Amino acid sequence: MEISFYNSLSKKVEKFSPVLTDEVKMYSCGPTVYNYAHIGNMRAFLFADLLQRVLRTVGKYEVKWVMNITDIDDKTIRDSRIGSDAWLSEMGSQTESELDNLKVLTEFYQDAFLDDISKLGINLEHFFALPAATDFIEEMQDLIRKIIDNGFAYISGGSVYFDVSKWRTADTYGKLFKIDFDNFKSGVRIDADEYERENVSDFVLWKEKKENEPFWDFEINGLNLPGRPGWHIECSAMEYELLGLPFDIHTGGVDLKFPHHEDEIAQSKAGYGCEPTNYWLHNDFLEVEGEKMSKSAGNFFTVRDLLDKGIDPIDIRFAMLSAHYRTKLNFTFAGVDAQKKARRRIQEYIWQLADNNKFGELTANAEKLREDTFNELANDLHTPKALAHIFSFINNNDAEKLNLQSKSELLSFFEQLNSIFEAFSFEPKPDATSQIPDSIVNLAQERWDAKRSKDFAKADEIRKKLESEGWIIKDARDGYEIFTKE
RNA sequence: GGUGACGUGGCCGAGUGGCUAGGCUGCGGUCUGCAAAACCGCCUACGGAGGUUCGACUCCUCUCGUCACCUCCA
Repeated sequence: MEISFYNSLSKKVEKFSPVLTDEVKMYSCGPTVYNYAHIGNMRAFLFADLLQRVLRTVGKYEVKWVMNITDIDDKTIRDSRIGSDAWLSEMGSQTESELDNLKVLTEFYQDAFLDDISKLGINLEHFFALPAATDFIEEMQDLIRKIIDNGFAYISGGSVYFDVSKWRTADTYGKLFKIDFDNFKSGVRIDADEYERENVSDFVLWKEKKENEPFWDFEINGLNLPGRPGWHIECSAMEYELLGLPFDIHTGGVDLKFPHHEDEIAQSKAGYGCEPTNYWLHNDFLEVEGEKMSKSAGNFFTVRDLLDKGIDPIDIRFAMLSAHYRTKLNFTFAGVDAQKKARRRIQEYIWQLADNNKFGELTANAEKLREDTFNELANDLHTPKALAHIFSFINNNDAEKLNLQSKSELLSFFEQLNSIFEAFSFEPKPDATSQIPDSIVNLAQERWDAKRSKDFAKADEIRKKLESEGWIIKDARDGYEIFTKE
C-alpha cells in the first residue's frame, strides 16, 4: 500500500518513496539519559514506534530503525559530577574518574529507559541499533575534521565551531525552520561570551575540556584539543556510520527542528557532502491537563509515576495513539480512563470473535475493514480515523451474530492491526476466579444459590459481606463475575 | 520582537464548501428482585466580527485568545 507523510522539509504531505525498494532506513532522536523519561518524551518514541510499525505492516517494508542514546551533554555531566545530588545510592559509589561516573549514571538511566519503553509496547527487537554517543567519539572527530577541511568550521579557544555565515554562502541554513538572522532575540546571545564564537548563530562541534569533566583527546591539524562533542554532531556521525546517507526518515519532537535538526543538516552536508535524510517527521508536544508539562506546574510525570498510580502502561500507549501525532495531545487522567474503556471495547470484541461457541449467520467484510483502516494509517499515520473505522465496525457488526468464517477473518485482521497498535491480547479471556481465594468463591456461589431460590435478603447480605472484604459481585445474564474492589 | 501552530458539542478528538467522524461522560429505554454489565436510543458543535458564495464549520480579511520555538526541553 502506498504511504504518505507530512515532510517538515516541504511542509506538505508527500508520497513516501524509500531509497531502496524494500527497506526503509530510519533514525529517531532518542533520549538524553540523565533521568527517568517522562511521558512527553514517550510521545516522541511512541510516535516513532507507530511509524516503523506502519511501515512494516502496511507498507510491507523491512525497517532498519536506529535510535541514539545521548550519554554525553551538560546534564549527564552535571548529574554525574562528584558529590552530585542527582547521584542515586543504587548507582553504587562514585570513583575518581569522571568518565566512569558518567558511564555509570548514563547506563543506569539507559536501562531504565529501555525498561520503560518496553512496558509501553515498544519491541526492542525492532531496533537495528541503539547507539550511545560516547561509542562514536572517533567517528564524530572524523566528521569534524572533514568540516574543517571543507572550510566550514574554525578552531577557537580549544573548541571547534561551525561557521554558519560561511555555510550560508554555500547552502541554505534554515531548511526546517525559517530563520530571521536580523531578528535573533537578544536573549539568545546569553551564551555568546562563554565561548569565543565569531558569530552568535555559530554552534559548537567540539567543546573544550573544562575542569573536572570527562574528555577525549582530539588530534587535529597538529593540535590536541581535549574536550567532548557538541550536541548535534553525534546524530550526524551515527547516521552516517550506521545507516549511510541519505537514509529515508528522521523523526523527533518539534522542538528539535531548531536548532538541533537544522544544525544536523548543515554539518552533515558540510562534512559528508550529503544531506542526512529525505523525510523529516516531527511530532507535536504532549500537554498535561492543558498545560505544558513542567515541574513547577506540578504536572510533570515520568512513566514510573503513572505506573505507581496504577495506570496500565498499555493504556498510556493507547491514549497517545488516540490523537494524531502532529497535533498537541492533551494528556489527562480522565482521558486515559476514557481510552482505557475504549480499548476494552475493542478487546471484548476480539474475545467475542475468538469464541467459537457463539456465532450466527451474518457475514462481514474483513477485507473492507482492513482497507479502510490501513488507508488511514497510510495517510500520514492517521490513527484517530483508523480507530473510528474500527469502532463503527464494531457497533454495526455484532460478533455473536457473525458466521465462523467471518469471525475468523476478522480475528486475523485484528491480529494484524495489533502488530501496529500493540494494545490487545489474543490470549483467551482471563479467568478471573482462578485468582480468587476459595472462601470467596464459595461465598459467591452461596449467594448465587440464594438468589436462584429467591432468597434475596440472604443474597444481598452475602454480597454486602463480600464487598466489605473487598470483592464485588456482578451478575451477568446467566451467571456472575467476581471483581476486586478498586 | 521574529517564526510557526492552534481555537470544534460536558470532556477528548477527526474532518469537509452542501451529504454534517469516533471515543468517554450524561440522559432515556430494554433487561434485571436490586445493582452492575450488555444492548438500543437521545444530546448536532465548530472563538468573535465582517466578506466571498445559491450555500461556510470548511475560502478571504480583520479581531480576540491559547500555545510552541527562537535558550543542549520530545
